This record gives sequence, structure tokens and C-alpha cells, in this order.
Amino acid sequence: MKISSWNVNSIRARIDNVKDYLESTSPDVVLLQEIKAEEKNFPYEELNKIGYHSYISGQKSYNGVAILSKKKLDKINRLLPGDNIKQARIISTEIKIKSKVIEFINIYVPNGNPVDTDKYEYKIKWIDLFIKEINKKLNKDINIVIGGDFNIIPDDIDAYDSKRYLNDALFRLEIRKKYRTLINMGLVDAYRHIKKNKQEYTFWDYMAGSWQKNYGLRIDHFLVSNNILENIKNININKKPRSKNKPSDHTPVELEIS
DNA sequence: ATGGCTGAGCTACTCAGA
Repeated sequence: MKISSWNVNSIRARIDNVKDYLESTSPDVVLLQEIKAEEKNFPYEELNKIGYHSYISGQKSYNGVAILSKKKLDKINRLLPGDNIKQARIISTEIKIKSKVIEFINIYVPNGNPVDTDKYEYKIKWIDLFIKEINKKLNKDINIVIGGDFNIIPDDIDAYDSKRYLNDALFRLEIRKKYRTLINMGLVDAYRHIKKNKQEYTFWDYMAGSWQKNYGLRIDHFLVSNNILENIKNININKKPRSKNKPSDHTPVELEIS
């Protein structure tokens, strides 16, 4: 089973690229971030025509997450308890793989720049609430896959020039420690686990020829609970969608589970 | 240190992204 995570930077601006990707790669489940659309503007029909059911948590203009699936899903959850600002940044579901029920949690973590503003405070608060929820689930020994745009560069190797990001909301020590908290709770960075010291990115800025120069960042991740490590077969960053016309600035990460 | 590029909403320009 192939699960993909992709920040598409607007589902409507990206629909042709998304359809190309789905038809050529055929993932079973896709976690989308930054769909930038409400329910009424989401292209349910177009995606259904090529074999995908869509479940979304949308809002106008900004944010928004969705789960696409070849099979129908139930038990969709769209809440992060305690988040009073209620931006559309999380959607989850349950899928049975072999004998295990796995909770798939799709997140779009706030960017947080500029630092030392209310945006940065919201990022910290959002992550703290998220950590609290995940901790509850892990204490109940629930099988978890978290996929999405974390807006966190975990380590030096995950940026083309990490020094430039030392005081950035993506890489500040305080933020990296939040990521480590998740790891220390019993989650595994599937990419780093499988690819060892490989240096690859999931995001390249639109500006200044970042893609051409490979000035990228690895900020889109899959974290899996260690009770399903044996089910994780492979992970791949698929750079093809980033090379196309009218690309998203992010590219998909694909996880194989069986 | 800053700007550069893209999308939404809307129709001029701001906000947001990372």
C-alpha cells in the first residue's frame, strides 16, 4: 500500500499536476496540505473521475488539508483539541492494513515566520497541542502514521545551508526540540530510518532559481509509531512533480506499508 | 539585509508562504 503526502499549494491551481501524479503513480491514499479551498470549491468530481474519494478540512484562501483514497473511508476526524484559532490544519482517518488498524494523521503545521511574532507563538502552541494528542494515543498503544508538511527542518543534513536558518521558524533550536520530543515519545522519522544519511529535500523555494540549484529543505515528513516499524517497507521523495510546469514548491513523499 | 516568486481574493493590492 502506497501512502503519499504532498503540499500542493492550492488544489485548484494544481489540479492538472495532481491528476498527472495520481494517474502515473497510483497511490492508494494521498495526504494533501495547503489546498487553499473550501468544500464548495474543492474538485471532488474531477478526482472522483480518476478513482479517488476526497475527504477535506477546508477554509477560504489559506491552509486546508485533504485525504484522497481509492477506497471509501469512514471515521474522519478534523479536530485538534484546544486549538481555538481553528485553522484547517489536521485531518485523520483509520485504515486497516493486514491485522493492524492504523491511524493516519495528515498535518499542516503553521510556518511560524517571522519569529517572535504571534505567528511564531501560534506555531509553538499548535505543536504543543499536537504533541499532547499524540502522547495520549501512544499511551494507548495506537498504531500511528503522521504525514504532512511539518515546517520543521529536523537537522543540518536536511537543508542545503542550515546556517541560514538558525533563527528561522523552520530550524530554531526550540522548534527542532519539538520534533525531537515526538521522536523521543516513540515515533520514527521513516525517511531518515530507511535512507540513513542520504541528503534529499521536499521543498524548493520558487525564488532565485532554488530548484535549479537544488537549494532545498526537507520539511515534509512521515513519522510512524515504532509498533508498526516492521510494516514500513520503503519511502521515496518523488521529485518529478516539482520539475513540471506550474509546480507546487513542495514535492510528494511516498511511503510503502504492508 | 533584502528581494526574489506564486496563489487567493478580487480587480489593486495585501497577506501568506518558507
